[in-house]
Amino acid sequence: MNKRALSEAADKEAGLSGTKLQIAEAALQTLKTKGFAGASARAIAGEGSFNQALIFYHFGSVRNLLLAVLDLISERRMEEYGPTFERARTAPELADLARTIYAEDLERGYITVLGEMVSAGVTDASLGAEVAARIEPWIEMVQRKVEQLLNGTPFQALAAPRDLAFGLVSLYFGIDMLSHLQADQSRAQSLLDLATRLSVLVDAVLPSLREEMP
Amino acid sequence: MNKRALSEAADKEAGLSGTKLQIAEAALQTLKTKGFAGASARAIAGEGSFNQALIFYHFGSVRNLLLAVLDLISERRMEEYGPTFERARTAPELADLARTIYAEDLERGYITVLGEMVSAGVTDASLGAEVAARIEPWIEMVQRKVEQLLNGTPFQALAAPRDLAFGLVSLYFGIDMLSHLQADQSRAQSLLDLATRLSVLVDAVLPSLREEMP
DNA sequence: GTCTATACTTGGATAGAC
DNA sequence: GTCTATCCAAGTATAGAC
Repeated sequence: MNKRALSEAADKEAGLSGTKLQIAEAALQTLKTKGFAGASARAIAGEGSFNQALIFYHFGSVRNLLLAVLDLISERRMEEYGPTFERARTAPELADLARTIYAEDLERGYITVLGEMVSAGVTDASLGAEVAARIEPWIEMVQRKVEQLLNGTPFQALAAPRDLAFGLVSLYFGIDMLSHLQADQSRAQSLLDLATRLSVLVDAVLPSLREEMP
Repeated sequence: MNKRALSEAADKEAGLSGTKLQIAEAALQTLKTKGFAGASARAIAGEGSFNQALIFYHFGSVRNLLLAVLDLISERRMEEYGPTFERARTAPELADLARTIYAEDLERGYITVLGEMVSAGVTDASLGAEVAARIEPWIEMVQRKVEQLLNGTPFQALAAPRDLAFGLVSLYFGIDMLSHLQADQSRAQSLLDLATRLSVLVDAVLPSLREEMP
């Protein structure tokens, strides 16, 4: 493998490289600053200073491009958060991680884009299914962690991990959405603080519950 | 007051009557069946079999009309759920009520419309503020109930009622949104079942916690 | 692969007759 | 207040030159 091939491989994200990646980055940026409603082919092309027609040449449609952006940030998030998440074992660690993830999502605009695409999926049914499929891996990831955490506790019988995971992801998007609407991030921060306090409680209680089991 | 005036008063909802109400109903229906993205002036006029121009004569813009619809269902929900909600005193009563409300919201399409408008508010910043203002009363209503419920328990110090209320409403919308995306209501039902089971637990624990307080 | 030019569509909104 | 006709803007998408 020569030098060029190496650098190309390094640049590949979600199967995108070169112009396609450049277009996707411009779309991501537009989604961040102008929202889904403002992410037209013209706006995206303006943002990236390339020709509008390129979008259709490379992605077929604006819709496909925006879904590709969703794949792109999904991959980036999975790479960045996945390993740490899998490693976390206690409730306080997870609460802490939630705070980090929320902060990074916010800073990089990932959460904006995720929220925009999920919202757009609600208002447009045909998009909805595509977006849902891309959210699914995240629910499953949370589910695995919930299973691990509740394993051997009485909560195992009380709540199906899949339901809890769905609820937690729903909560994440719900908070993002309402914070976004009210243009106020302070409420989300308060809730993350609350999660930290609760996680300490959970951490103190869970082990004793595990011991009580046969 | 004559008979006509009485019937007019009875028909007034959110300040709408006659043609305006008719237009709003058509808009509501369109929002339910075609989503926000499909709720164009032409689509709404087609749904209600009236002239497109009437929308602009009576509401000034499609946007205003859709916000009027949000006011309309907000008022209807407040009338239908408000009294029962205010009366509820225990966690199981509230869990039960949540189930009823979710089911009714679903059946009447209120939840669809709410979700559509909130989602639209996310993708369109200028709409967002208006939608946020219309969600606010619901958060406050939940907040008052949370205050009442936690009054005299150690949780009072742990979590601000306002935060909890914001979290609960976020959860409601988040669940609605993801259920909507996946076109699967079963997960929402499971979570309502879980809420019922948890409420029994809370109900058993809260009184003893209250007694422990000085 | 990229650019220019343009066809086509949809939707918001208004003017003016009735 | 309601209808017809129409304007205008914005957006998707394509054809064809380079």
